[in-house]
Amino acid sequence: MNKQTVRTRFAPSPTGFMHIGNLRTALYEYLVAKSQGGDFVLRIEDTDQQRYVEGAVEVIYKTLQTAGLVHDEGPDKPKEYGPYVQSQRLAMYKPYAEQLIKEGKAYRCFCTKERLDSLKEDTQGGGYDRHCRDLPQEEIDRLLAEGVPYVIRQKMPLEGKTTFTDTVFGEITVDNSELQDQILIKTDGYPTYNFANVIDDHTMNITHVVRGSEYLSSTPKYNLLYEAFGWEIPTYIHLPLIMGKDADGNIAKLSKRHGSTGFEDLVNEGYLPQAIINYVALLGWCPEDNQEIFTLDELVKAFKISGISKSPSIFDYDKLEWFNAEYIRRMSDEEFTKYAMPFYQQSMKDKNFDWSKITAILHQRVTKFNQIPEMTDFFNQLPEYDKEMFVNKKSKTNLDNAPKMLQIATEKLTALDSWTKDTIHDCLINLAVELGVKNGTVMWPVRIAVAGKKVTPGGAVEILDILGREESLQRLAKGLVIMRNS
RNA sequence: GGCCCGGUGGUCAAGCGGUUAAGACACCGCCCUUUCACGGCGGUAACACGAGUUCGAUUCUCGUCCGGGUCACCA
Repeated sequence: MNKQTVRTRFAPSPTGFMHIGNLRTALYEYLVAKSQGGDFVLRIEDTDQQRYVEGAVEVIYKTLQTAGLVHDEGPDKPKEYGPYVQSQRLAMYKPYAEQLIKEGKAYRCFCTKERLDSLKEDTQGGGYDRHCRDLPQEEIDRLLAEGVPYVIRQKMPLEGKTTFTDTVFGEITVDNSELQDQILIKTDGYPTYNFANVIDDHTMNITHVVRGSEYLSSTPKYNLLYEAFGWEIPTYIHLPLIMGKDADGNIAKLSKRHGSTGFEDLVNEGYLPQAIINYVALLGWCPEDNQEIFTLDELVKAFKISGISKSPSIFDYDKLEWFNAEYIRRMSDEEFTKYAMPFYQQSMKDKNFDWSKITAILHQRVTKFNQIPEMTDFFNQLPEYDKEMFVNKKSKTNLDNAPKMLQIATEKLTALDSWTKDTIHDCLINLAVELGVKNGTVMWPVRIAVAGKKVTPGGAVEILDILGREESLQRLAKGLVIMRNS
């Protein structure tokens, strides 16, 4: 008995946009396959010509690549199950549908769009009335001869129930009377998504169908198709949905309106791909030991289908940001600088600071790279600020002592021979000792004067060092002016 | 509306009939400290409700309520 290799597939439509929910599905498909030594297949589902978007397939490749979800087969890595793009497989679908017609399991439907539309209004959601299901053969021949366009529909059983087992949701039963005679082939000769999906999954030997739970209620229709062909039904793994909140706090399936952005958008915002993957892996799945930080390889090792949960989960940006921060902190300073550089350029492009010094004060403080411009803007240019900013209770500074501190600190700093972090530090600390005040009483006014804002990455010493002697002394002098005026 | 699925703190989420009901994020407090952050310590906060089954239910069953999904010649 040689066990069949597990094969999963990711089958996105090329819309030019990788939704985070789709990415999570891809991740689980990857994990299901890889945790069992199987193959992960990429298939492009582009049967809807209306939606074709230029370059969309490249977006899919790129996303998979940056996410680390390497596929074993796909349009760019063809193996024996190709082609991997549905539009290139078009010829193969219709014969299957015609086979079903021959066997009396499907039929041609000549109904017009108008008739179907009016049906919807009349019967209040009753659906298609199976008007063409039992058309006499002469009638069919006549319509065919006239060239009347038609679709091919599957004959659903009129009574009975269909039951299937989902690996995570368990046994699910549906009354066949709920099922419509679904369209297999459209007027244009293209297969519908549902039909192409079944044909492709079977002919590509997919063993585990992993998808969002929104497909749960259409799964019986798929199974009836497998049965009509006499094919083996794949193992189903339906995933709990990822939900999002809209502006009013309403919860619904994650979408543009409900809290979502695409993978690309998140990356551009400063989230690291690995952090996104890590976070999303834990949305609907839990490892046995509750570990939280995972590399992709660790996920593959720890992944168990039994750890998938049934209840939907809300996409939480706070938690994502925490993961992101964890990943950022674990980087080397060099790596951090590499990621941060575009943002450094954005806020400090005119300056030529020692970036390693900027990184030194930023690395432990940044949780998302796009915070950098706002955090470092004062380096580029001293902001306008009010003298009240010199007042700080905890540092024991007020409008009376702050000017004095600034004055004397300026004098001491001016007298410094060399301008380094250490010399600045010693100078200021010694001053505090000399004056018999706490460090903060000296540091606060100095920092405010050189930064012009209350909250800064790093302290007075680091900022002085980065700014350099000349700029620092200018800003200190300006601080004194601000306090004396107004 | 019919059908399907779900329901443990604000969020993610352990738990498989007996637990002081884990942990993480967020939040709050304290410590560290030159602001903020990091780090350390501590805290607030949950089994939707009602019936069964059982010696015993967060765990099993049913009902109610709430939430979501789905009902296309879209994928």
